[in-house]
Amino acid sequence: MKTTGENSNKNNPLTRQDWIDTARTMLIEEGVSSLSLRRIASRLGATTGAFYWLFSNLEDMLAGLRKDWETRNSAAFDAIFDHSKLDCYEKYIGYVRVVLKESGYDPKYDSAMRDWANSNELTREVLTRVDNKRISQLQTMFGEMGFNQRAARVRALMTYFHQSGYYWMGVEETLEERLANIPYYAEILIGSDFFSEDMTHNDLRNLILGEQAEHNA
Amino acid sequence: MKTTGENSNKNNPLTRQDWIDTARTMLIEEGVSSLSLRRIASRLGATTGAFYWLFSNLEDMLAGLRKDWETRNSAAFDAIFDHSKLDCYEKYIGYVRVVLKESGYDPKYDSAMRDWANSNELTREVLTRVDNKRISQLQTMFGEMGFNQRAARVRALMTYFHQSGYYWMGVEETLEERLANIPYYAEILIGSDFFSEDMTHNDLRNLILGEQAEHNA
DNA sequence: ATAGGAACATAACACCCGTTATGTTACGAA
DNA sequence: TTCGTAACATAACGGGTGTTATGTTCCTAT
Repeated sequence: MKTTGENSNKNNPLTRQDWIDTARTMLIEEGVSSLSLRRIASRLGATTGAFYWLFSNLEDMLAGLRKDWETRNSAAFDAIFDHSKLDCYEKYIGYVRVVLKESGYDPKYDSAMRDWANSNELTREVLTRVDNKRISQLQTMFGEMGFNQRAARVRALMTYFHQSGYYWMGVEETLEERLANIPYYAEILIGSDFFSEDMTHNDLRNLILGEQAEHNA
Repeated sequence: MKTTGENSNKNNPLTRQDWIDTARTMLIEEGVSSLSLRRIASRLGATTGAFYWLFSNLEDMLAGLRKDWETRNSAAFDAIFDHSKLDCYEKYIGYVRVVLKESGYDPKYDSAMRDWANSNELTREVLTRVDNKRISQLQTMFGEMGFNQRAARVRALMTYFHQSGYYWMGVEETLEERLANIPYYAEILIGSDFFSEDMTHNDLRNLILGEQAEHNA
């Protein structure tokens, strides 16, 4: 029997977050079936023995991964809807910006969690809670636009399901295609006069993708 | 060693469809992780040896299961969009009827396939083909309503993503709630004058859930 | 210098998986 | 009655899984 323990770096030992970060990367890149202890350890260059020094069991780490998603992939939406003084129309623009730019929000992380939720009850609970929160945020926004409660909820559901379904179904559209569709979505959800008719494609592009007013609250 | 072979019913032997039916039931009820040969055999009261008499391997049966879904869960939509002489507005009513009544169409079967597609490339191909077909059917319908191509496609995407997302997310709404929302969805997708304002809830209920005009073409 | 513990590595356990080799039954044909 | 074969059942193989018992190294405190 030849045991070495050669990877024991006493100066910077592995942390729980190291494992969670690796698990997140593998979940996003290779799907829920990659969430195996041996495979994560292999990618980290560690062993299962090292794992059980930091975690009581696999579920212990998976709970950390769920919490990582809940905070990490909600921050961009919370910044717009909860921690800003934007009016309802600025919120809508901000929402489109986050979804299209995918900055501070990883739709693939969302999709992977949805996949995972189908085979794990605890993940499903977290996902449902986050989904309901985001839908509520959108419903409040549409309410501030003047829609009654039922109309605002219907619009919030359509907006959220559409965004999620987009990635979840893997619709193949170019960024330009998606930009060109934006006024059509706005016409359906808000009204025909949200984007003025003489707005050029470049104006729209700057409004959504431009760097101005990243956080103007 | 005690071997019996007691379940060999010579008069009505197991068929490939028996296995596929059981696999479908388990996929819908227990998720994609239940698609294991031993577990399906156990539920069927058979053994893995019996399985390999009918199938060359597990993938052989899973291919049959994918085809089962593609035909079974598309029939209701095809009857409305491809094999009828309904006008575009009757098609919309028919679509809402199918989605709400869940007759001849099992949304849970859809959701299970979507789950499965995340871990199986062949399933993903079938799913993408069916999704694109259904979206195309809806886009044609909105086109017949007078919307231009881009507007029709955006409406088709929103309609389809919303329907799918509904079951996929497990939104909890009563049937009465969903009925009450119908005019609001129609207002968004078609126009404010689709359902007349003096239409009662019971009129709407009869229109969607009534037995008249199940196939009036 | 030495003891002790932190931070691992190694190997084995029991369990599940798809697949296959082989054994067994029951029925129809001769 | 015998025999062949359809229609299974049984058991084993190799590989993957989470978990654990045990071995090993290196740093720090005394």
